[in-house]
Amino acid sequence: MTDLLGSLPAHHRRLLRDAPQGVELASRPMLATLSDQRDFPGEWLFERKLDGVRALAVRESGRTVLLSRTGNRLNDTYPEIVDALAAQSCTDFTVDGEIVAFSHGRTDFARLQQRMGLTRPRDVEASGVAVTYYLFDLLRLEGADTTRLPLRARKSLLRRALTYRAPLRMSTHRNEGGAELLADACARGWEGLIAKRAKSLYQPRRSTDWLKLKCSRGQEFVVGGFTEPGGSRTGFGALLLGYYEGDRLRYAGKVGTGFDRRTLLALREHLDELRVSASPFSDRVREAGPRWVEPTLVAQIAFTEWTRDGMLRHPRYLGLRDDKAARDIAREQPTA
DNA sequence: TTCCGACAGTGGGGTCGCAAT
DNA sequence: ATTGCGACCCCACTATCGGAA
Repeated sequence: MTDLLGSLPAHHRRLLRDAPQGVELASRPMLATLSDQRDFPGEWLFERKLDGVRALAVRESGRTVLLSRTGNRLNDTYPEIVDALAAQSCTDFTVDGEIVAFSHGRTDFARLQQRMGLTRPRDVEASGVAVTYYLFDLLRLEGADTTRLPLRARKSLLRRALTYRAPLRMSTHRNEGGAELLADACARGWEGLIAKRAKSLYQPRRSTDWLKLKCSRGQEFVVGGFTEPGGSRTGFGALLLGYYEGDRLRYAGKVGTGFDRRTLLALREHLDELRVSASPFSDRVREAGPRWVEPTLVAQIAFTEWTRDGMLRHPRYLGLRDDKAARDIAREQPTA
């Protein structure tokens, strides 16, 4: 086998350290920071943001372990990925990537979820959900800790260290494009992009060297109720949201984040003035102890997508709008 | 001094597995 | 058969604190 580390230029070889034994090195993956930045001075790489499950894979001393973001062992859930890594001619590495499921050519988190909790071989097989492990980083190779190498050097080693055949793929990237790439990604219906500083080191924590650029959707919703706060929370727990479909107020889920303490208290006062006894929604709202209000408030909500059941995924509150009549709030169709 | 990163806490949708109804 | 709950995944956001800059 070719000596990949030996092929490194001297100034990169000096950055290598002996890797510790065991999986300690892989205890935590590097995480990206959500950002609105659209201008990228200096050297950046842009990768597709994949909507799946983060996983680190460690192969050493004849064993291969697949680990979730929180350190849970995923070997029994994705055995074909473990097998593919265990069959590589390179026998000593730690890699980072994302496990995804496709449907109709797009990554589909809901589909992956049908397999996520399964650990019994017959259940895994019966699920019929095929997965792909997209690799995008290298933490360790042939006994050396590679995390201090710049990103481009790590990616270069990663490409040459493994053979990429289903279910393994190497995540591709572009070297420039920034805002235009993001616009293109959103037009394709992707979740967004990850921008990475080309010379950054691998740090096992959330870092601004990796930026999460999201294709966010948003629209106004009618507030039809709320839930009581729990724990140390003040004001209320979440707002119950809806939109009009003809004369019916359809339920679209709850939003419980995006408020500071002052907003929670002020909104609660407002909501109490609008209290009514019956639900304004035409759908059944499965919610313990819901409070109903006259559906007149309109809130601006950002979210990532509609779920199969017509609920908002990853909703967050942006503010109230008084320039729109509640009765005019309908579900906006995504523009193709 | 200000700023940044880490942590805890609150909230969301969804899936699975299991226990209670 | 249905329901509720916790454990996981994905996540956004606020508040706080201690150390770095």
